[in-house]
Amino acid sequence: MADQTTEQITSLLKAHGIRKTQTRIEILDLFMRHDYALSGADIMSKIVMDIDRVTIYRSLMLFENRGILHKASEDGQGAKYALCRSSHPEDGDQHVHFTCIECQKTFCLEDVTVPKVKVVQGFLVERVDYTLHGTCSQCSTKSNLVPSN
Amino acid sequence: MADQTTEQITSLLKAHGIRKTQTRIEILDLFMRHDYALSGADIMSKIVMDIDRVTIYRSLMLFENRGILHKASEDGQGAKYALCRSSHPEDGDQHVHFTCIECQKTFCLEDVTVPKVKVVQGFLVERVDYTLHGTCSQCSTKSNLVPSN
DNA sequence: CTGTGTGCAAAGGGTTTGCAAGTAC
DNA sequence: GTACTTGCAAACCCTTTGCACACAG
Repeated sequence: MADQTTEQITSLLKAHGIRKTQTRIEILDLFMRHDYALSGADIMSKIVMDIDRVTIYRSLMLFENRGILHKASEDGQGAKYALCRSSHPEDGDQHVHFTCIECQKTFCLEDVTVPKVKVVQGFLVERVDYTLHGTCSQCSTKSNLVPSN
Repeated sequence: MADQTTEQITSLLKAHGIRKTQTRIEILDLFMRHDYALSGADIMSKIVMDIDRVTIYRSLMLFENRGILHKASEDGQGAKYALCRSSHPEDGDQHVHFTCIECQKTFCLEDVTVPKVKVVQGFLVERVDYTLHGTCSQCSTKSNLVPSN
């Protein structure tokens, strides 16, 4: 990976008070090189370095707790995480997610803010999940060109 | 259970072209007697009759496919289902869900319609999930009375 | 050196599959 | 009678825990 990326990750870890290890650098590098959310299984299959499953899950948990990653989706096949890119982490990355029913990828729609609903009497809202399900731009283009696909 | 309920379930099954069995009646009865979503595990623990886990999961899948139930939440602890009460089932029960972070129950806010967001260029939306996380009215009341709880 | 991080083995929880026996209609 | 249902055993997947060894700061 580019030296610049390594430096970026290094400062990211330092900023969040996390020790720098090769494992963590590799995992974060993977997230920076993808524009969609990754699950533990995704990381295992994509990562070059040989990292134990358990270590991956522990890293994901750590990154989530420290605000480096957030859960982008949590369907039956497992949780998928994405980088927190928001400049307002205290908002809890309240953007909309999109999960493609074809390629199964989940994307963060950073520019689309979750619309609020009127709070129900007596219910205290702390967090909102808004996920769109449909066909992503890449898959919808493909299916236009190849109808049988 | 009340005869009236049994009749109601019987016609529900018939309307959806599903064979009437004691198992299915018991499961649907359970859903009708609860105002929050139930998981496979919830059903196993609440049901009186001795039903195999596998049968429960198969029933849930069947009911979902036929539009009698819908997935109300799908966190790491498993999928929770709720009755489709919408008079417009073709809308896919596009109401907001609320999951309590204290009692873990998920409620369907039938009256709260999911607000739309502007569709992203090239992305085709088929379905929307909107889930609020917070404290339900019952739990928020309790914690007011018993601070240490 | 000391607190963390990692790998390995194992366990845990939810869900699905295959197959043979039982049942609704 | 025939197609659909159910139970049982087993398998799958994702995730977590316990523990001993290795390593960052």
